[in-house]
Amino acid sequence: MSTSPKPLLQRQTVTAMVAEYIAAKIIGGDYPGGHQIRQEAIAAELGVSRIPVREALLQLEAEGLVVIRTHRGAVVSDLSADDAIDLFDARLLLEPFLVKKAIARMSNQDIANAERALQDYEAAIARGDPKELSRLNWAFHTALLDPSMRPRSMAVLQTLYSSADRYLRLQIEPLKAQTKALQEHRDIFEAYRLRDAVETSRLLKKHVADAAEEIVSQLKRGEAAG
Amino acid sequence: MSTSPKPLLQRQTVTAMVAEYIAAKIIGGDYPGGHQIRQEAIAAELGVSRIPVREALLQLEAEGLVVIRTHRGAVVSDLSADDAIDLFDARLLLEPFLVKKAIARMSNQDIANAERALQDYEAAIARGDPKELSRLNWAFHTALLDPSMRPRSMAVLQTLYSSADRYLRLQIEPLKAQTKALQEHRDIFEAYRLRDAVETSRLLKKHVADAAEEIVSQLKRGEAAG
DNA sequence: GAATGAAATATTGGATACGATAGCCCAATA
DNA sequence: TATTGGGCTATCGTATCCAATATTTCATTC
Repeated sequence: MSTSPKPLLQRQTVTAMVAEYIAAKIIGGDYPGGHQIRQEAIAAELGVSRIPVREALLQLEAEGLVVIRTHRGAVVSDLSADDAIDLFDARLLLEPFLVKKAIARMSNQDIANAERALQDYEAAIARGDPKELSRLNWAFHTALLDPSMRPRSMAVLQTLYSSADRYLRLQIEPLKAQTKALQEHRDIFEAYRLRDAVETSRLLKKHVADAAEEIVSQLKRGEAAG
Repeated sequence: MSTSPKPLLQRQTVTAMVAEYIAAKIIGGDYPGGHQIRQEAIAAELGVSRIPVREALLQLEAEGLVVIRTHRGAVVSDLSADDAIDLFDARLLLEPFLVKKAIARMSNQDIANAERALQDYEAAIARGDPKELSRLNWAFHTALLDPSMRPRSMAVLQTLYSSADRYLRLQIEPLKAQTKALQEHRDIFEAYRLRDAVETSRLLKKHVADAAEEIVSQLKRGEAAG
C-alpha cells in the first residue's frame, strides 16, 4: 500500500518544469547559498515568460530552497549550522515515529518496494553519481515510511529533506561514508523486513543522527573558516 | 530573544492580501471542504487580476489549505479523521520538543511575551469571537515556542496548524471547552514561568492530545453520518 | 569628510488582452 | 452499449504595458 502511485506519463506545466530546473541548479550547487535569482534571466534562459518563473519561485520558497523578499527578489537560502540542527532534529522526531507506524501497516509488497529501493541505492554507489545517490538515498527512506499512510507528515519530511539536500554531499561524498551509509541501510532494512519496529526505529534514528552530526560539524568548520 | 521581529509597518503585496482573504474564508468556514475556488471569481470580487489570485493559491497549497490540480483549479482541501491524526501526531512530536528547547534559552522578556499572549487569550474568551480565539490560541502556543530559535520547525508547525485550523471550532466552540483550554494554558504557562521543562512539555503534550482527540472524534462522527 | 536627501536605474509586482491547452459533458455514431 | 468526437469551460501561458519599490549614484549640506 503506497501513498504516491505516480502516472507514467506526467504532463508537466511550464511552472513545474521551471521549478525543477531551478531546484536542480540549487541542489547541484550551481546556485550557491546567497545567490540572487533574477526572474528575467531565468525566463530568457529557458525561453519562457516571467510569470511561470515567479510561480516556480513561490513553490521553491515553500520548500525552503529560496527566500523571497518583496520587491527584492529571490535569493538561494543559505543553511547555517543552526538551521541544519533545526531541520535534522525535526527529522529525528518524525522519521522514527513514522517507521513504526509503517511497520504496523505494511504489506509484503511494501517490503519488496523498500528492498528494491535499497538495491537501487547499492547499484548507484558503484556508478558513483552523487546527485543520483542523494535521490536514491531519499527514495529508500521514503520507501520505508510510505506504508505509514501519513501524507501530511511525509510532505513535511519532504521539505525538511530538500532544504538540506544540497549539503548532503558534504557527508555523502567520501567513499568511506558511502559504504557506512550502505551498511546502515542494510541493517535498517533487515530489521524492517523482520517487522521489528523498535529496532528499525532505533537504527533509523542513529542513521539520521550520524548524518546530521557529520553535516553540522562540516558546516561549523565552514562557518569558522569563512 | 524572539524568532520573528516583525516590522511595524509592513508593506503588503496584492498576492499576500488575496492569500489572507481566501485563507480567512476557508478558516471561517465560508468555503467548506471541497469547494471549488474560481480564480476569475475571486479576481472580480476583489478587483484584481488573476495573477495574484493564482499566486495566492499556490501559497495556500503549500500551507495545505487548498489542493491544485493542473487545469482543474483549486479545491478547498478536506480534512479526514486520518488527516487530523496525521497532523496532530506531528504536532505532538514537535511542540513538546520545541518547548524544552525554548525554556533552555528563554529570557525574562520571552516569559513576559508568553504571559501577554495568555492574557490576550483570556480577554478574547470574554468577547467570544471564535476566529479571534483561534488566532490567539495559536499566538500563545507560538509565544511559548518562539524562544527555541528554531525557525524551520516553527514554519512546519505553522503549516500543520493552519491545515487543521478550521476544525478547531469543532473543539473550541463550547464554552466548557474554552474554560478547560484556558485552565490548561494557565497551567502550562505556570510551569513555563518556573522553567520546568519536563512539566511544561508534559502539560503541553496533553493539551494538544486532548484537543486532537476531541477533533478526531468529531470528524469521525461526521464521516459516519455523512 | 560624513551624513543627509534627492534623482536615476534596475527589478519585481500587477493589469490587461489574447491564445493554447486540458478536462468534462454529451450527443452522434457504429 | 461502448466509443468517438465535438463544444464548453476554466486554467495555463505569453506578450506588453505600467506601477511600486529597492538600490545606487550623486549632489548638497553641515
